[in-house]
Amino acid sequence: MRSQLARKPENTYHHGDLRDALIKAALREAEQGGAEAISIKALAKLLGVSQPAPYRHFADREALLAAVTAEAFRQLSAILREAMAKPSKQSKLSRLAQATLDFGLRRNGIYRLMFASRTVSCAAKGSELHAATRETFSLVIEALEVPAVGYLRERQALKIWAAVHGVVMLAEQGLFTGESAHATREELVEDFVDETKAALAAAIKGARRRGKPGV
Amino acid sequence: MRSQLARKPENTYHHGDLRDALIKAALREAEQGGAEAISIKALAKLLGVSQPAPYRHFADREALLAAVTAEAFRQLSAILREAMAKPSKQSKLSRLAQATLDFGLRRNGIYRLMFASRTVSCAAKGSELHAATRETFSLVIEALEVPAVGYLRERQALKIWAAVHGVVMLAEQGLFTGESAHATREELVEDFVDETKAALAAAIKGARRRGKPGV
DNA sequence: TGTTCTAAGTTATACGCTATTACATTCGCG
DNA sequence: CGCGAATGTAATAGCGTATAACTTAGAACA
Repeated sequence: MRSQLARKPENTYHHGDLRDALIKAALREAEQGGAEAISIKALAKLLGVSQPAPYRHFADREALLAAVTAEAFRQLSAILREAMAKPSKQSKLSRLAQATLDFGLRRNGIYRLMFASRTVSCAAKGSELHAATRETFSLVIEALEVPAVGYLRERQALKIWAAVHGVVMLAEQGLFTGESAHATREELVEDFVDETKAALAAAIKGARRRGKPGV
Repeated sequence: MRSQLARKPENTYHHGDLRDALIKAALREAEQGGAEAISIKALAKLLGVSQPAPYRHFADREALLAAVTAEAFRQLSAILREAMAKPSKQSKLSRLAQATLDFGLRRNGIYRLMFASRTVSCAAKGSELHAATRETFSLVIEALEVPAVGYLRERQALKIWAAVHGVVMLAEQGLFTGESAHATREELVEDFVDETKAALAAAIKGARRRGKPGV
C-alpha cells in the first residue's frame, strides 16, 4: 500500500493502490468542475498508468463516480461530526447546517456530484453509496438533539436538510448577489435552524401534554 | 418557418428553423437524462441534418445548453403563472410551491439542467439565461401577495424558493422512501409555505405597529 | 430579372474519451 | 518453486465535439 495520490514509480509494473488513488484524484478533479471534470483517461495519465488500467478497478465510469460520491459522503460525514463535536455556543444543529452550507459552496463540484446527479438516486439499496448517504442523514437527526420523538424527529430533519440544500443551490445560482442580496446565505440557514428548533420544542411540549412522549 | 420538431424534409437544403428545433428536441432529450443526454450529433441525426449543422446556430455545446436552459426557465415561468392564475382555495404561494415541486419531480432531467448545473451560475449578467432565471424568481415574490415590504419580501421569497428546491433535491435522492417516508414531499412543501406566510404576517404586523410599512 | 452577398447546410477530418480484447507481469499462496 | 489470480499494457473500435473547406438557397439591390 503506497501513498494514495502518488504516481506509479517509473520502472515498476504495479501501482500499488490504484483504486484508492483514482478515487482521491477524481475527488480533486471534481472539486471545481463536478462529474464532468472526471475523466478516466486524464486520471490514468495523472497517476502514470495506462488508460485501461482503471477498468481493472471500476467496471465503467459510472462505477467510479459512485465510489467517488460515496467517499465524498464519508468526508462530509466526518466534517459534520467534527463540527458537531467542537465546543461552541452555537447549537449542534446550527453548526451542522452552517458546515453543510460551507461544504456546498467551497467544494461545489463535489457537492453537485453528491446532491445533484443521477448517481445517488440510482444507487442500489445495499450499495456502499446508499449506506454513505444514510449515514450522513443520520447525523442530521442526531444534531436535532432530541432523544426519541419518532417520526416528528425525522420530519424536522428532512426539513432542515432540505432547506440547507436549497440555500446552497440558490447561492450557486447567483441568487444572493445583486438585487436579492438582502440576506446572506448564512442568515437564511440560521433562520431555518431557528424555525426547526422552535417547531421541535413546540411539538415535544404538545406531545408531553398529551402524555405521548414517544410520538 | 416550419414546425419546430420536424425533421428536415428530404430533398431540401435548408431546414427552415433549425435553431428552434434543436432547442425543443434537446429539451425532450434532457427530460430524463439531464444535460448528459443532450448530444449535438444525436440531435442532428434526429432532425435529419448533418452533424456540423447545429454549429451554425450555437458556438458549442455549452451555448446550446444555455439556450435550452433559458427556454426551460421560460416554460417553468409559464407553468407557475398558470398555477397562480387558476382559481383555487389554496393560496397563490402554495400553488406556486407545489407546481415547482411537481415540475422538479416530473421533469427532473430538465430541472437538474436548470438548478443543478454550472450553466446557470456561469450565465453572464445580460444573457438571455440570466434574464429568464430572474423572471422566474420574480414570480415567487409575486406569489407572496405582499404589496411592498421591501427587503423582507425578498428574503421570504428566497427562503421558500430554497426550501422547495431542497425538497425536490432530497426527493430525487430517495430520502422520502424507506424509513424516512414519514412525511410526503407535498406535506413538507406545505409546511414551508405555512411558515413563510406566518413569518410574513408577523413581520408586516410588526412593521405597521412601528409605523414603517415600507420595511 | 439577373447578379451577388450572406446565411445555412454538407462532406471530410482531427482529436479526445470510453470501453473491450488480447497479451504481459507480478504477487501471493500452496 | 511454481502456478493462478490480480493487475497492468498495447492495440483498437466506436462515439461525440469541433473545425475547415466547399455548396446551396434566399434576399437584396441594380
